[in-house]
Amino acid sequence: MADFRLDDFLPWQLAELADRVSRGLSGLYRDKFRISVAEWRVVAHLSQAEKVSVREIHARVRMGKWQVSRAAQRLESRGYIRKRTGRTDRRLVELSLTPKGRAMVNEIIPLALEYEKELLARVSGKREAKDLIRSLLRSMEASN
Amino acid sequence: MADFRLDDFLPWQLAELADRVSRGLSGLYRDKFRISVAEWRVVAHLSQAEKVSVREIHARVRMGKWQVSRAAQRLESRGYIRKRTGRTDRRLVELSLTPKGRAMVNEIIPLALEYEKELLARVSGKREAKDLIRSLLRSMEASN
DNA sequence: TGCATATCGTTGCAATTGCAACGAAGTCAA
DNA sequence: TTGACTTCGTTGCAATTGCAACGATATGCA
Repeated sequence: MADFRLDDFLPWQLAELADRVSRGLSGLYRDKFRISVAEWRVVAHLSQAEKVSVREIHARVRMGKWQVSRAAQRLESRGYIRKRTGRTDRRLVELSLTPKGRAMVNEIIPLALEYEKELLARVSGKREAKDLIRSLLRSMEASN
Repeated sequence: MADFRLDDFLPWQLAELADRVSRGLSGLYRDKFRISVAEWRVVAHLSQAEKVSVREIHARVRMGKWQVSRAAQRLESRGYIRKRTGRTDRRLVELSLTPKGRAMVNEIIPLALEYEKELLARVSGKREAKDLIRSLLRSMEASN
């Protein structure tokens, strides 16, 4: 009995690690741009494609629809993104970066990539590390 | 520009993985015992030692003091733990499992260990996996 | 065409969370 | 012993979050 150490338990370690990494990363853009993690994820995803619907971000980034919606509201009010009703399907809301938003993303992304690089530099076998995480993540896909 | 895929970005992958693992794990005890993740962490830590103060859990498990405090309240009201004022230092609150709480922990822990085992079975190199996570976690310790 | 059903995004509301402030208790030095 | 300072745990309150329901739009079948 009681041969259980929480701090040696993988689920706890993962939660703790993810939390610290997330906080560390958000420190890179929080002060300067005053955006939250949810907002960062939205603009980061927007950097990949021109026009993206709320629905697509919800599906891809696994954020709640309402979370995307509210993040988009704040981002629009700050002038980082633009919201427009879809042309073919008028239920959709197309999100796209404004020049200001594009500038912000272009500033944050190098910092984010550098952060990831430093993170991986702390462990031996960087490629194995990313592969491992990806592998674990994939194996959890079913449990949606 | 825009050569950035959020779903290939390690911090996001970690956050996503941790979230899924946490949800999967909590499914093991949520329905049966109606306890939250925070409450599970408290009783799990209590399983290691007889009497533990709120302060110690706060420091070890990295939960906010108030979070521990509220979790302890709920756990006590359900009869899983007992709260008593410290003898030498009367500011401290000593938490300890009741027999009912002990029984619950003894039921959950094997399930939790099995869950961890299945998780690791999904990747090659189980030991390397745990070592990698631990290594990353340790390297983040400074950024408290 | 018309009606039932599904989907998209938003919002109201309740539950949860985090912070800061608080009272209680302890420590230390004058 | 007293008084300033620290630490512990709790709580009030505001911000955030998640869910469910909603209006608007689209789709599919009779």
